[in-house]
Amino acid sequence: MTSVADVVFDAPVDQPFTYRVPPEVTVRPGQRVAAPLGGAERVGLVLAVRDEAAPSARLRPISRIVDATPLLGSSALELVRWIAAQSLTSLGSTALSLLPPPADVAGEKPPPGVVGSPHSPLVLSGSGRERRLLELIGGAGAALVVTADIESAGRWAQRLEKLDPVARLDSAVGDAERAASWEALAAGHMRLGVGTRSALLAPLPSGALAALVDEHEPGHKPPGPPRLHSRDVLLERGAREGLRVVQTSATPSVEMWARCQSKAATLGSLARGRWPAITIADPRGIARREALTPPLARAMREALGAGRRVFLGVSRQSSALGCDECGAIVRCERCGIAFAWSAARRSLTCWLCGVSRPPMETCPECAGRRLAAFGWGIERVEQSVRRRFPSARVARYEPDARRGRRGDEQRAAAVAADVVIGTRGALRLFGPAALGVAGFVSPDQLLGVPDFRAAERAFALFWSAAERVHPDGDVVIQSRNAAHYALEAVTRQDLDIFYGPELKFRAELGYPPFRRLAFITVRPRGSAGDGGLTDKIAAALAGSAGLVAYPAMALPGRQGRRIVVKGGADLPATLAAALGDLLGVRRLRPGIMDVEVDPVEWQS
DNA sequence: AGCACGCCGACT
DNA sequence: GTCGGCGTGCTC
Repeated sequence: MTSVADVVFDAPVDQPFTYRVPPEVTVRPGQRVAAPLGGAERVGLVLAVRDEAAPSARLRPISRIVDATPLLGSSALELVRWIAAQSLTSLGSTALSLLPPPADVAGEKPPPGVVGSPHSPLVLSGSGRERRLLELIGGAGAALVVTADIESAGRWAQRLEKLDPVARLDSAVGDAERAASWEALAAGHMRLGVGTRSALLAPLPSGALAALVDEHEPGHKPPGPPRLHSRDVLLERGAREGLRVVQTSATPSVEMWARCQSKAATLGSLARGRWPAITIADPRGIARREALTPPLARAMREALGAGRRVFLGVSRQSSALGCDECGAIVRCERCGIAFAWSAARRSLTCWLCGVSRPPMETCPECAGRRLAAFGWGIERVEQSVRRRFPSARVARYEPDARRGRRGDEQRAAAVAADVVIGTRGALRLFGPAALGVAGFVSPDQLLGVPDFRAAERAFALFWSAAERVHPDGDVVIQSRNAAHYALEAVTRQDLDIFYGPELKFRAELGYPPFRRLAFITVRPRGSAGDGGLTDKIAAALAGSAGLVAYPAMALPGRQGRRIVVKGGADLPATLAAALGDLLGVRRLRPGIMDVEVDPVEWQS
């Protein structure tokens, strides 16, 4: 009898590779090992250990143990299988992306076992939601807090330190500390863990609390494996392991709100906090070179005079067509989302169904004759503000666009400024009630982004800004769409006003959470085209009953072509079945196929 | 994914 | 005659 181990690697291959286990070592499922693969030594994860009577002679031995003990128990391994299947990503890539980087430390104890009775997931919204979460953690046996970014993980680590020592599981700490954190949780030496999505599988005793902070943040589904939203991983894990799942969000995702409505989760609405005055100012009629309406300029002047700070929200470049008279945004009739406007080609294109058409002569809503592209870029806004407030310290801040040293300089300037002009990420600079004024210069651009989540994102942004404005301060939204439910909901501080109509829109046009989407992107591998791969995929999808595949459309630059697929709750399985062996990357030489299930950001 | 092998075009 | 393009298939 020879002991052999099945090992998976970070590679797009689903089959495990089998290695001989040297007699002097013991390995177990869920443990990482190093082994020779394709001429190099690579780190893989042991899935199974078996005894084989007559092992193949070409089996090579495992070269080294990486984790002293398994990091994943059998329930965690099952969960990883589920994540891989849901995201159509190989088991190895998924698993290895969910483990802390290997570090040279030894441990002693195995991870905990399985299952308890599932609580209904709790969504905390409203004022004081974070304090409430803190209380719940205080009363829990053990807790894991997953945040959308490292900064937020740091803040939560600080807060939790007041309760008990905290195991930090994200990349803000060194690899050795991360590994030690994982172990301390597994051994029960620590009861509190904090991290970003790399902490999703950190060992927890059953009955522990698993929290997701700011559930609506796109940071919970960044590009790359594990290609699944942290919310969905935690909900599934909670159900499997009997964890108490708690999420906080000022503005929960429409998906999560729908779960609460269907009683699959509980909405723990807390008190409404004090709310600033919200003004919707119609920007029509102000001069073309003027970014600020009189109400916004007045609010700014007062705030600056009182020594309070101002945030001006601008949007990154967008390209939609709007009516200068009634404010309507030109939308695809079939898909209900804004057409992308290309001035160069003078054409309107729908990113979902791919239909393309020349611009209409008159507004479909009011028959007005003034259809124009939106446009208040960040530079023009800055010039306009400097002209108007020459003595104010004005800074631009686009944290999403710039990383590194330039980003740090920009940030330092923004922290010291009286007026910060920036995109959504810049709001992170300000704590609750820290602002005198938040102004949105041209948010109709946001509402006009060609994405079915445009309204949800704009709503979350306005709400988040309002929470950061002092109750005696002002939020001014310069919009021609005063009647839009997202604006009304913020103005009246009433979430229902937003989610009701939004769910209706999603249901009518078949968007999540009622239907699921996937993107299949095909990038040409070499200089030539994709060798008909896109057509093959389209043909394979066309035959599947449960799927609707839209015609492939060209992406900008050299990014290839994309097919948007709509399906039901079982989309991952249906899609996998329809694609069949096209998923096995081997045969599709000429192009690189990339499948993204439940996309959150439709660019990139 | 990496990597090696392998078969066709322009060069010291 | 070789160097090197990237199309093809494999890695325990």
